[in-house]
Amino acid sequence: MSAPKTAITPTRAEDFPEWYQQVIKAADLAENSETRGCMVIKPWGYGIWELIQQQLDRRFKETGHQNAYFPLLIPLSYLEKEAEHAEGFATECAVVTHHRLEAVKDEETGKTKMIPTGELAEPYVIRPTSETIIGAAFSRWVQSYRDLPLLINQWANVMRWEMRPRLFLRTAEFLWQEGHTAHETAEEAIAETRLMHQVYAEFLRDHLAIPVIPGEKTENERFPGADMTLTVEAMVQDRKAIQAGTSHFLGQNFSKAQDISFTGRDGKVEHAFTTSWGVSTRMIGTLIMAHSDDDGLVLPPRVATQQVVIIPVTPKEDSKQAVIDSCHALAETLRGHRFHGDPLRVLVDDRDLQGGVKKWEWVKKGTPIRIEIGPRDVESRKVCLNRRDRAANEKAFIDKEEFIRDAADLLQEIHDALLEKAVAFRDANITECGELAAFDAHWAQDNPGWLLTPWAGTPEEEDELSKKHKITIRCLPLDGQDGAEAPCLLTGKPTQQRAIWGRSY
RNA sequence: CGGGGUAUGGCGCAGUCUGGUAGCGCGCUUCGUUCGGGACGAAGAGGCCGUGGGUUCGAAUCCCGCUACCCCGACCA
Repeated sequence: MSAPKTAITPTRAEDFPEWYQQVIKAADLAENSETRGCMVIKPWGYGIWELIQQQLDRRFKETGHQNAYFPLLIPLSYLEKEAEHAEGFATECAVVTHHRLEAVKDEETGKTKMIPTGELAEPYVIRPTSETIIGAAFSRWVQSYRDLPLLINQWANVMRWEMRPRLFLRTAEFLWQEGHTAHETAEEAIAETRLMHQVYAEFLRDHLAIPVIPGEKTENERFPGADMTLTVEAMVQDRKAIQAGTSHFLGQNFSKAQDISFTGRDGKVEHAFTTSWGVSTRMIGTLIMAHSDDDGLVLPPRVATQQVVIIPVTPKEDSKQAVIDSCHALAETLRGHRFHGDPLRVLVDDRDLQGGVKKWEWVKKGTPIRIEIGPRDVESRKVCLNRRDRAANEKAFIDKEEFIRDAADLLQEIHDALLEKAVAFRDANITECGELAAFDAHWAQDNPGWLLTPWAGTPEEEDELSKKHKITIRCLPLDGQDGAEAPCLLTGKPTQQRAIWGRSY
């Protein structure tokens, strides 16, 4: 049987959503579980999350935040405190109503059934987000302006009973981090909101090689209960948008609802200004769709569980051990080198499998660098180098010492190449548009890119356009809100404001 | 929550209309050949056919209930 032209079928061009699923399967990242809408994240996928966690967490600490942990279950009454917020999440809450099970034996079948008993006086909601329960803690912790700012982050799982789950992009349970902060003044809280927004944009660019458009959400698209929502919007290869991270300025909405108050410098009692910000395992879905190709996953080096995989080529029994020893020696040497402060992650795949099988497995798993070493290479002190950002059959024989010296630079080169490619793709697919006719026509295409338009419409007018074309304003990009006045796409009113429209996940 | 579909060895499916107690491909195990490479041959392991009930001498197959999952919409990180 001849091998298929591409490791993944269908290709991106043939059927993008199905390709996405197949990439996940081929790379062994995750699978659907028996539990509705929930996924099992397998080691190769969870490894990406662990690296994202480590690297983001470092940035959070550097910017003055501390980690803490709050309960999974939120008293129902907490969610009722902020009306807009409650309404926003009402339709997707899982509710815990009982606290014990009773074993009941069926006389006929002899089987034991577990019946929920012990109904709770007040049900709990499994957190869809933790503003309310963290706010309750903040109200106890904050007494004086001296207690501020309070800068807390939580790594946790949350649950939103989504109707249409998709691995990583939208699952009923997902992993994320949620930052929650309280400040003395609106200015400080807004500065915090902007700072974390920037941290996200930089993280996506410098760690995941994903360029984003930072911007603000319109009122329609804001987080329930927020005064301002900032977003980083990424474009993936079918030209859809993904909100890769958000940062919210909550004003005093939550502090008033939950009485997060303090005595100020002037002796007066005031309500704090709060923020919240988060990124989730959705970022892994974004990463997959941003970089992967028809041969499978392509991992940005900084979040690759293994950055270099060394495959011994052992055609002859008598030289086999020498080749394997040489591979392990190389791995050990490489581990002594660093990439962005961390030791290189190197694996020798000495499993007793055919070489071709191994090669394709690592291609599909997206390892940035594959090294093959055979008896001839051991003798000539060379290695066969394969880069995941290049064609699967493109190989280069280079001097081993040279490779050792340059390995970290090579990883950076791969990162830069991925980023550059993603930037070029994004820029080629954002079009400026000032004419309503052209705007309307644009969305009739397959996989339309984004449109950048002058915009001064009302929320209702925005809603109308959104529904008509199944699009949303992804953001009002931070860059370009102070440009020349131009007539609004819809109303013709002169405006400096620009909006980016697109289809989204 | 509305519309549709599916449930059979680890995975993907056939068999269901026309009842007779399971079959194919991939994967897995072993042996052999091959191999700077996603190869091939042979042998083998693995399923009371989602679940509860009914009809029948006999049910994966027919009837009724339940559950789960998938797809298409409306809702969303």
